[in-house]
Amino acid sequence: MTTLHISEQEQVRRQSLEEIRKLGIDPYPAAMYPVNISATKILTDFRDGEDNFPDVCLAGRIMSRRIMGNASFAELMDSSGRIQIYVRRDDLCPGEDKTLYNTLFKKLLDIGDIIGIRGFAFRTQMGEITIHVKELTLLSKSLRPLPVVKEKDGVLYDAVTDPEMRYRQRYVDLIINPEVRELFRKRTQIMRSMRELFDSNGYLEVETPILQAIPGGAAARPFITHHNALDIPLYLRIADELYLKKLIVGGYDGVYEFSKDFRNEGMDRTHNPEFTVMEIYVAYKDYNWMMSFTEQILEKVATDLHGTTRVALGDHIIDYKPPYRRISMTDAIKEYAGIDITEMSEDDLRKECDAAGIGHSPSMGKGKLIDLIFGEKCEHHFVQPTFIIDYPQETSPLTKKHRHKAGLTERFELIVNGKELANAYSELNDPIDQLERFQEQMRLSEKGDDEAMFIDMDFVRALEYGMPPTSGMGIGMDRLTMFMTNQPSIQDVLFFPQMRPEGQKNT
RNA sequence: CGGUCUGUAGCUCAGCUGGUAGAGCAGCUGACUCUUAAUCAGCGGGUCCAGGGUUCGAGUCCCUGCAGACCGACCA
Repeated sequence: MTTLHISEQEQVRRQSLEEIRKLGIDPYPAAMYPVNISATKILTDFRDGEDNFPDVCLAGRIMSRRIMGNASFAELMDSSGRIQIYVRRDDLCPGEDKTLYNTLFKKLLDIGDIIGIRGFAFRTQMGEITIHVKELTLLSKSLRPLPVVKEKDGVLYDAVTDPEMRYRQRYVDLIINPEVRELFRKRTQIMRSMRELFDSNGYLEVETPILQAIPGGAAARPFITHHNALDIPLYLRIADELYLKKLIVGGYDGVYEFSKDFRNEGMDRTHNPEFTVMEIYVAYKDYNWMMSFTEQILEKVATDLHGTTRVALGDHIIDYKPPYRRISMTDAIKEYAGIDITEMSEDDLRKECDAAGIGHSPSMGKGKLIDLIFGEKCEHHFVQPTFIIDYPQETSPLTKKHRHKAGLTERFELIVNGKELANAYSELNDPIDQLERFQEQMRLSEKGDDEAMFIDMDFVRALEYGMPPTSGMGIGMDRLTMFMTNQPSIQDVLFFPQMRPEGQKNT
């Protein structure tokens, strides 16, 4: 027997497949099927007492069957939703030969099969809008049993909630959990809203290299790969920033990119090794303008998605209606950590960290220590959208020095629900200053900071030709999607989150 | 990396202080031409995650491993 890898139910389906072929029916026909309407369209537009939808043709997956002898009900699910169908033997098979109903429909079809139907809409005695089937076509035979989720009065029975199954076999998750399909529509809608805004401002959507010889633009550990023909190591990008600014040098007023970035670091509820970022750079602007623009983006995204700026997130309602609070990092630390860092030396900051029980290492400079205190003591207090502005120079090597405040840079991060959502600056465009900042990063690297930035001499060369004053901003799209759709983990907003490879168990 | 929990039929889950497995759904056979968690009668289905150990005997106890979830650490 072939029971080794194939369950009883799978064997039955394979037998059915053969019998379908013996009946002269192709279980995987090539011809297109002339669908002319969706399930949801019928359900919303059906009017009682009118002869509407007298001839509809739709296709989808059989999700349940209720066979009663010579007439049956089933549920058909297309991409829009589910609709009940009514299959009566003598209507499906008007002649003597009842094979199509008795054998094909009742015996050889299963939950999960994809069929096409032609018929008319009516309302049953129980009050449900239903398609009375006159013609039925098998479009694709399913060989694996689908988890059957039942529902009554809004209560789900046997719902599949096992995250491993849902992430590894996302296709099954999408089939049986319609809200998951809806969630990913929202993800796409969020990106569409942003594109609309950027395009209406005349900014250009561009693509820049994923394989980079120097992984620049951020502080992170990269993935490394190798190019055979060139025989050189290449890195998967950790950010788009330097390439996009080179395009501003090239003369575009505004460029943006939705990009996959890759960081070879930990994985958890909020981090996936590959993730999506939107970065935008606009010439002749500064970070003050970018704050207003960021407000505009989020207001539009929330409104397009929910019809309001108020969005539920966990126990909170986040209101994306501008303006958002703006507070300097120094003031934030003063207010929430009770520490005045303005006159402090590196040693003073270390003592404050010790006093507050914050772990730190000798390789950390002043800026990193300040960042640490903020992250530990302040960040989580900012639930409603808040701009934290004016970061230490040391941790912002691509940012213009603050026009008034010594030692600080014109940078902001947008904090929502205690987490960073966006990061932006007035871009450093002084090539000599930029080179010095890169060299400072080198010194940090030698001190043991393994995520200090590499020097990108081509970027310095580009700046030497002259880059207009520019402001740039990046938004973590996965995190934004989590915030806008009230999802607690990044795996839920990625179709295929990174998982450990499966063993040999399921093939 | 550390702590807690989990892994049993296609799916959701029971299985007590050790005695070689059970329910619902799904499947199969039959009945039923407006059902809707359809119903009724009957039937089959298991590498109890893997490997080792204790024991006369392990789904159950012990060890190791694998996979997952949650919490922490690290990490933006």
